[in-house]
Amino acid sequence: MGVAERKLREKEELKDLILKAAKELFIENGIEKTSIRNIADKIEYSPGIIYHYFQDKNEIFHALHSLGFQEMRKRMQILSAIADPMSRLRAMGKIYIQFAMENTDMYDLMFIKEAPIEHLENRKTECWDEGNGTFQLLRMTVKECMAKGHFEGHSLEPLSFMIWSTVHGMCSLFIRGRVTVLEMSEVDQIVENGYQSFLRIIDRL
Amino acid sequence: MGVAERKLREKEELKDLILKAAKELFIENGIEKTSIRNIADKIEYSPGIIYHYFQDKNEIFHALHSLGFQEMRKRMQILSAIADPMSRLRAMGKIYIQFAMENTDMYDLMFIKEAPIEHLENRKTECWDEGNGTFQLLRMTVKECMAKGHFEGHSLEPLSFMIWSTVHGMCSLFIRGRVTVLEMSEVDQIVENGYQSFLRIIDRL
DNA sequence: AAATGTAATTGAACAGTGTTTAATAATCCA
DNA sequence: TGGATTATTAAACACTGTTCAATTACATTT
Repeated sequence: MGVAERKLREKEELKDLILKAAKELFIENGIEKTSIRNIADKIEYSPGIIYHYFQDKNEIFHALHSLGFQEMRKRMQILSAIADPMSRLRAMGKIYIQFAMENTDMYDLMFIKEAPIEHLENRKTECWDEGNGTFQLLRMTVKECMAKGHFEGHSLEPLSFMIWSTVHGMCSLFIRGRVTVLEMSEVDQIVENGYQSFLRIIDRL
Repeated sequence: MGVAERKLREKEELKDLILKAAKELFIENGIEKTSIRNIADKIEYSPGIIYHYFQDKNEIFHALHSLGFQEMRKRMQILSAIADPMSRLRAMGKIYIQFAMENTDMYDLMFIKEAPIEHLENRKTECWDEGNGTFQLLRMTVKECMAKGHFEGHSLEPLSFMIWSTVHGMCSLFIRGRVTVLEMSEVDQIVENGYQSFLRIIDRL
């Protein structure tokens, strides 16, 4: 029975090899400049082989975007050590922003690009698990804040969405080159400053 | 001398024709499915001709994105009738969101896609005038609010950026299909609800 | 060890993309 | 009408994602 197992393992190995090559090319050149032929060249296989391991290009980038969420979750783990929900909420935003600024292309793939979402839409049944998990973390934290008397008069779902939108908005405007309109010497700090402004508001609720 | 003028006018006419065709195809099929050959087919010219009127595809979509800002500015005009800056700020966000939801592809081009910004980057000198103009409107309104005693302890630039980010964040998460994580019956209303949550916060500052 | 069946892999093709360029057609001016 | 200028085209280039028949490699059975 060892043969079938080895075969399966080898198959997984090649799949990982494709993914690894794709990730390297993607991080270096972005999604648009990462072609199937590029990936095939890098692993020294013919382009056609990739379609025996992935349904299409979108599936590859969906897999890559999942790796991004894995990394983000890892960073979020230290949050469990913060007892006060308001402090935790603040730290969560900080980690989120830091991740986005340090991995702009990965963030792009996770929250802006259509590739990974298009893949989900084609494979009907399933939904955006990665996004769900991460948003659930935010939702629960906001819920705890509300339980402690914060955010009076607000509903959980719209408020959580709004908080997410604020940090995402800042990151995505930065990543997609829309922050040139701002009168700032250090454009790299605008997101940090914007977040400070946001915290000042949130804190008083 | 009328000849040169007519020539110039004819040249402008063909340029407009290209733009008009590009816009129709873009609105109908999105940017990815609008190819140079598509446009050429629609105006019944050869593909090559387009490069005598536009430097590249990005320039076409930059021109289109400018049309989008024209439309947005038009919608924003009624704001001058609102004397109270806080009311004006609220109305501005409403118009912004409404524009985004009614013209998702155009909004995408204006604030998310890289095409129009890439065109600016290639033509070094100039900057993002369209974005500048629109943001200036927000900045001035926020400034008036501050002059009336609102937003104490905040700086103009980061606060304005944060406000923009919040509405942009909601719109772009919606447009790029990331709002499936929300537990809502009517997903179309999530942006509206999120904005209400935002206003409730802003109002008390 | 040889033959067979199965799975992995390839290479070529298809239909499309943006872009450049040499050749052609149309137009204007003297 | 002839010559210069301009507008327009067709063809090519170097790509893209994707499919598929043919080939190679390999495990199992005879």
